[in-house]
Amino acid sequence: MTADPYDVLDEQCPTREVLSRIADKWAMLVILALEEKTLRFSALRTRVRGVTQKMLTQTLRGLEKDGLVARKVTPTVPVTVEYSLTPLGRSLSQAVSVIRRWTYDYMDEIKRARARFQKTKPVA
Amino acid sequence: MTADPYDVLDEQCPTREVLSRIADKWAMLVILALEEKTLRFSALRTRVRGVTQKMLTQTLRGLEKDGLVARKVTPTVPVTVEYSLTPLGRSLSQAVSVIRRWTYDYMDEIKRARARFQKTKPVA
DNA sequence: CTGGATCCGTTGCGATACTG
DNA sequence: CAGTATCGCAACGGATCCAG
Repeated sequence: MTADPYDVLDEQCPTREVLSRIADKWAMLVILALEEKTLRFSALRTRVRGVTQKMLTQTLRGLEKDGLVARKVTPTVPVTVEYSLTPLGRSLSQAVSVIRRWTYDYMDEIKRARARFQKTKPVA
Repeated sequence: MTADPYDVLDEQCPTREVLSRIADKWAMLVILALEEKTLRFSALRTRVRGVTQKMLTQTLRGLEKDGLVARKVTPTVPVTVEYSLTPLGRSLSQAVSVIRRWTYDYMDEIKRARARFQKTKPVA
C-alpha cells in the first residue's frame, strides 16, 4: 500500500519526460515494429509506413538514449545498422501492446462514437 | 487463432489515427487525470501541470470526438464545464495506467541507461 | 470570473537533396 | 544503406481578447 514516489501529472517529476518520449505516435510504432524482430533501418522504415527518415532517426536516437533500443553497426560496405529492443524495451513493448490491443478491440465502438458525435455537433 | 483485422503499422489502417490520438503526451495525461475523478476545466488545467489552455481544449475536443471523454456544461454563472471519462474512456485508462505503471517501475533503470549512454557517446 | 477563441512568434515536422 | 542538411509549412506556447 506504499504510495508511488512518482507522479507523472507533476510537471517536475522525472517520469514526465519519460512519458513524453513513449507517449508518442512514432515511438510506439517503432517499438511495436521491433517487438516482432530486429530490423535494419531501411526495413524499419518500410515496416512503419509513413514515417520519414528524419523522424525515424530522431525517434530511434531518443529510444536509444533511454536504453529501450539497441543500435548495432556492422562496418560492411555499405554499412549495416540493426535496431532491436533491449530487455528494458521489451518490458515496455508489453505495455504498448496493451494499447494496441485496446485499439483493435474498440475500433468499431470508436467509429460509432464518432458518428454519434457528428450527429450531436454537425460541424463546428 | 484468428488474425486481427487491423494492423496499426499500416498507414491506411483506421487504427493508426486512433493511436495517433492516444499516443500523445497530453492525451494520456488528461486520461490519467480524469481516471481519478471528474474535473472542471480549470481543475484539469491545474492537475495536468504544464498544459496550456489551448492544448487542453484541443486535446479534450479530440478525446470527446472519439467518445473517450464526456463534456457536461452547467449553465451557471459563471459557466461550469465538467469533463469525465466515458465507459469507453475508462477501458482505455486501464491500458494507459499500464504505461504509467511501467514508467514508475523502470524510472531508475532508465536513469542508469541514460548515464551509460552519456558515457558511451559523450555529447553529440 | 470561467471556458475558450484568436493572434503571433517560436519550435517541430515533412519533403527533398546531398554525403560517408 | 544510413544517415545529415536545408527549407517551407504546420503545430505549439503565450498573451490577449471575448461570450456568458
